[in-house]
Parts: sequence; C-alpha cells; structure tokens
Amino acid sequence: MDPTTLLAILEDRGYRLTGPRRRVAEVVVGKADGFTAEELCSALPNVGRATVYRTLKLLVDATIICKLAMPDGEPRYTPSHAGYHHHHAVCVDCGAIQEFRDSTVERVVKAIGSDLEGQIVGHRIEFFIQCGKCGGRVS
Amino acid sequence: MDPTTLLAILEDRGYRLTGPRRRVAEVVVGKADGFTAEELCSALPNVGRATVYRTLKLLVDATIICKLAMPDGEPRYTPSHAGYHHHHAVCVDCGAIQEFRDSTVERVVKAIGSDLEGQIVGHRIEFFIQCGKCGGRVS
DNA sequence: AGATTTGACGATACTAAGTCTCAAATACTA
DNA sequence: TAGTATTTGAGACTTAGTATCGTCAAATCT
Ligand SMILES: [Zn+2]
Ligand SMILES: [Zn+2]
Ligand SMILES: [Zn+2]
Ligand SMILES: [Zn+2]
Repeated sequence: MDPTTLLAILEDRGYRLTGPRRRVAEVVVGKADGFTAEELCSALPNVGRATVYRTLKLLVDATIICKLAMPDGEPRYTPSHAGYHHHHAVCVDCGAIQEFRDSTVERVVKAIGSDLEGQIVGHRIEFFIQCGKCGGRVS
Repeated sequence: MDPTTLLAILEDRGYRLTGPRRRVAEVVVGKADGFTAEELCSALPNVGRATVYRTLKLLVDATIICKLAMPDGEPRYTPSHAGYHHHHAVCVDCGAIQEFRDSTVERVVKAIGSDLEGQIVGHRIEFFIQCGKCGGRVS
C-alpha cells in the first residue's frame, strides 16, 4: 500500500490529514517486515510519542496494519496486505512476517469452539519461525 | 495440584524450598481461574515483588503454570492441569480458563508450517470466549 | 549441633512501554 | 478568512517488570 491510499482510508473514516499522520504513513508503508512502536518513534524524532501511538491505534482499527505479539509478548506491528481475516508467521530472529490464511484452521477453530463452554468471541493464532535468511530450513 | 506436589517438583529441579515459595505455591494452586502477577503480589503482601516474579518464572519453566496473554496483551497466569502440549480458551470477562488440546489443530499447524518459508519453532493459539456465567451461550 | 557454603530474599532504584493532560497549533468548513 | 473542532506534543504519570546488593536462611559438611 502506498502512503496516499493509506491516508485516503483515514480520511474516509473522518480523520484529518495532518503533517504527523502523513509522516507516520510514509514510514509505516516502507516497513515491509514489521516494526515496533519504539522503532517508529526513533524513525520519527519530530513526531511526539503520543501521536505515534495514537496513529498506530487508528491504523490498527482501520485494519491497515496488524498488531501481533512475539513469544515474549513484545508487540510488533506489520502492514497488512490481505483484506480478509488472516494470521501471521513471524521470524523470531529478524522479525520478518508472512501472512497466511487457511480455511482448515478456521474450520477447526469453529469446531473446537462448539466443544468449549461458552461462546467464542475471538482467537489468536501465531506461528514463530526462523526464516530462510536466519538459518531456518527453506521448505 | 496441591502445594506439596508443586513444591516437590521445584525441589526435584534443584530449587530450595523456602518460606516465600511455600506461600506462593499455596496461593497459586488455589487460583483455578487464573490470575495476574499483580493479583498475586496483593495476595502476598509479605512476599517481595521480585520474589513473586521470580517464582512465577520458575513455575512457568516447570510447566506447573502457563503464561498467556489477553486480547490487549495483558499477561495472565493459570495453573496447568494437562501434562502435555495444549492451548487455552480464556473468558474475556471473568478470566476463567479452559485448557484444550486438539490433534487436528496440531496436524494443521504442521501442514501450514510446511507451506511457509522457514522452519516453525513455535506457535501460539488462544481462544477468547464469554463463558456461561458471563453471558455466553452454553454449547 | 555448629560451621560453612551458596541460593534466595526483599527493599529500593531503575527501566521500558504506553497513557494522560492541556495549552497551543492546525485542518477543515462556511 | 474567520470560526471551530480536532490534533498535536512536551512532559508528567502509570504500569509491569528487572537489576542491585546487603542480608538471611536452607542445605551440606564436620
Ligand atoms: Zn528471519
Ligand atoms: Zn483465524
Ligand atoms: Zn466468564
Ligand atoms: Zn499447539
């Protein structure tokens, strides 16, 4: 996604197109392999921390980026390419992210849900990998 | 699990059975529905924060308790009943936790892994539910 | 039992990640 | 372009957890 499209989506949702948001958009779309909030803050020294975090929240709400958690719980953000429900495989060494969707997974999720007491309101599925560059076998 | 068994496991792993650890064990085994680290600190005002966190880490390493994350990322701990690999369904309202294991899930995980670039080194699967008590349909 | 060794404790300082506040700046609207 | 609601950002604050280090006590040895 290019910055202009990203900003258009925010505009459609009723947000103003401000300088700081433009600058955040510019950086976010360039981070194909995901990033942490702090990385973004460092990359944008003249945008306030609060604004960076606020904008991240807007982008997550707009499903322009995804927020996911590393094994230790550290949050990581990644530009979302798919327009639909999906999950992520994250390289634990370099942070590279692959999105995937698998209908079998979703079917199984539904099946398990019917065996549990209560009603499923959400699920989280994340795979942790070592990518090819980082020493993992390339399948 | 009763406190004595829990402590025996720690002892087997080479740790000393100290007063603070006994007290932590006592409280942890009573929290069937999971708890946060801060809850544990409050429940044990005469055990230092550092010791509470250190003991939690020991218990996670010994697979006596599981550490999992709520949708917003807040960590939650829960006594583990299963001795094998499993996942969790957490009530987003009251924090009640169900453990589950499903061989289909694990098979699908393996299948997806072979489609991804790199090698899977771990996975996280969590379901978020509303339990019966909290308004969710009882299936 | 008493002495020794070493692991564990806990008060406190510190760090990291993120949120809140509010006056000032800015983007849209008419 | 003036009016107004939104947004910004410096910095204080909060929350969750870690590091330090002198003190203490559990296990071991004699
Ligand atoms: Zn990698
Ligand atoms: Zn899914
Ligand atoms: Zn519940
Ligand atoms: Zn599994």
